[in-house]
Amino acid sequence: MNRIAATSADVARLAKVSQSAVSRTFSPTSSVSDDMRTRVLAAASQLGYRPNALARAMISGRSRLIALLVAYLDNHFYPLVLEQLSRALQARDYHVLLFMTDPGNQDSVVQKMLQYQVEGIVMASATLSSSLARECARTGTPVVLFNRYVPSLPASSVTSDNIEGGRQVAHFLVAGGHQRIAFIAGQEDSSTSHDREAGFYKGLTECGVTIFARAVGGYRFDGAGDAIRQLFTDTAKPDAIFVANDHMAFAVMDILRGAFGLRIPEDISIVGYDDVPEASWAGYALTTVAQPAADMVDATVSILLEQVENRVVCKRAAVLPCRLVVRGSARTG
Amino acid sequence: MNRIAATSADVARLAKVSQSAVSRTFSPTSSVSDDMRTRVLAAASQLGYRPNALARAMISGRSRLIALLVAYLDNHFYPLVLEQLSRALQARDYHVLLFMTDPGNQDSVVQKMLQYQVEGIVMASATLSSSLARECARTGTPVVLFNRYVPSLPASSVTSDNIEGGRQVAHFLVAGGHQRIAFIAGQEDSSTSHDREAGFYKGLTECGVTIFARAVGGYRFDGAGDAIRQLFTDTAKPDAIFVANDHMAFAVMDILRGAFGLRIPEDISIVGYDDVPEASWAGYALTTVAQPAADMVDATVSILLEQVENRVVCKRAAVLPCRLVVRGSARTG
DNA sequence: CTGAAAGCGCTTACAG
DNA sequence: CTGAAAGCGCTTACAG
Repeated sequence: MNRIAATSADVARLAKVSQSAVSRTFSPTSSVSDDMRTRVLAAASQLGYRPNALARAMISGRSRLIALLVAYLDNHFYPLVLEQLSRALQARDYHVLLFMTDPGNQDSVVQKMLQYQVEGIVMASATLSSSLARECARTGTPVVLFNRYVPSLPASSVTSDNIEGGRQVAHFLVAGGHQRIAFIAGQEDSSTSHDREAGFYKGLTECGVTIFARAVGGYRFDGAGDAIRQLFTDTAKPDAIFVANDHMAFAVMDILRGAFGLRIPEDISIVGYDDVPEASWAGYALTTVAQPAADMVDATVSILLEQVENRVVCKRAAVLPCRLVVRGSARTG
Repeated sequence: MNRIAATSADVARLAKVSQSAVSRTFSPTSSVSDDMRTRVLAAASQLGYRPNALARAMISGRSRLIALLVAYLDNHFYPLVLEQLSRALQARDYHVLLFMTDPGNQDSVVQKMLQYQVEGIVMASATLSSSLARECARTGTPVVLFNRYVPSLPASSVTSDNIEGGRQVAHFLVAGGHQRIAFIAGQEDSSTSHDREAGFYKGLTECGVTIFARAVGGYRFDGAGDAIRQLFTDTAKPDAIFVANDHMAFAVMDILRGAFGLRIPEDISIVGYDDVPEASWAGYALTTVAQPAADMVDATVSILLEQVENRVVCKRAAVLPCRLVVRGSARTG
């Protein structure tokens, strides 16, 4: 057994054919005679030959690499999306180059992606600067923002209908007889939090109700704790809270029950957004707006690969319907 | 703005230097004069030049790509590991090629990795066949098994001390006055489940106690449900259960409280393994054995990169200490 | 169908 | 320090 990998030239030598013939045998778009194919395959398997994907990428200009940029994985919505996205891409013979980002190193990370000649970029919980977006556009690399959008940027996006989702929560809470309805926002600069809030207010207005209080949790566990404490310093307390995502809602429920000794939903109702697996756990039974993760993944893959394969980058936006899932964390009337 | 990326030859032409000089300017190991560097950098930035990592990998034989193979991401231990591992690798200028695997497609996935010339492989929740292990050894690609090991295979491994962890749970449960102690296993063919169980029995034996019952949950949520129902068909019920990981323990707690109307820990004690973030949620307050995830990631990175960088593959095994975290899901006496 | 040859964008001895 | 040249392992016109 030789330690060094066999090349197409090695196979050609053994099979007594040209190197081109070996290459053609392993290329779906080229054709070779049966006799040739048989000899090449025999030699290849004898040597344990495996085409070098990097060389193939160099010469063909197609790396079949897709970059996936993620900022954090502690919100369980993202690991699931990551898994589904990876599987979908793999199924189409693309491969995922994974990058974790911090607010600070976004630029260098995108440079790295581009150095590796990725054919497309999916950004999940990260933000895209306008200079980076322009850089990607310049190199003809399509990018799709997953679960967020930025109107001013040349990047496609896939989201659920956050405005409608927020609106439904408002109607649901008002129908449940709540009087003092509060909102805990996610990251103020994210379109998801913004849209959920806007839709929520819209729904409230439709019902002739005004928001009772508002705080910011930044989509973080700790931030949600701060937000809830802030909401409870006043003498008048909310009797319902719409929390901008499930991840924060769990923290809110723990604090409400623990530190404040409140019962959910008897004393206060909680509604989240996302419908991550934990939302259905008995300890939480969170009423929440379900994002259609699988459909969002499908849309992401098709928008991205359509542009990759036709070599045209254009801006597309998919907005998928969401659905209120009623469990036990909010009173229904 | 040209759509096509600039090459080192383009930069050389503009800067009126040789292509070699451009290459040297972007190579940390080569040296160029200050004057040269200045001119090259000016031309490069003017053209938006970015070295092609694929070409660099081809010629240097170093892709700086590490493959990460994962089977599932719904056990929250893995997303966190994935995040930390990616960050650690990125910090050392390596990049992660992510592969999701099914029990069935393991072989083709490893072939893909090798085609992309990865310099090392980390397998997280996946199993390694002996033929694949041999294939990797043959190509000189180091592989480290994360959170599992296979004695017969030429692959390094990083685990926590599962035997000692299981042993501590036994002593803890016996000290808590439990009489009928059961165990719910994970995947029967995994070393982690096997070791946790072996250590558990060892500890029980040290206390002069024998196991009361045993069932298999396969590390899956549904499997845990089946296991718990199986454990409760007999008239004699367990008063304590050691569940092979937290992920299953949550399902067990939900069913015990919901379907069986039991109080935890008053009626029955539950202990898990991993200490994922949800274990500390108030709704569960799971007593569990904490795996040192950060240390395991560090060990994985150093074992892997040492072999990558010295181009010698050898089998190493790191076993890191674990620690029982006592919360509220088990009686203490 | 087949082979010889060019070329993808780099790094790295080899001379100067 | 610098440049000309070879070469990494492939794909793909171009002739036959």
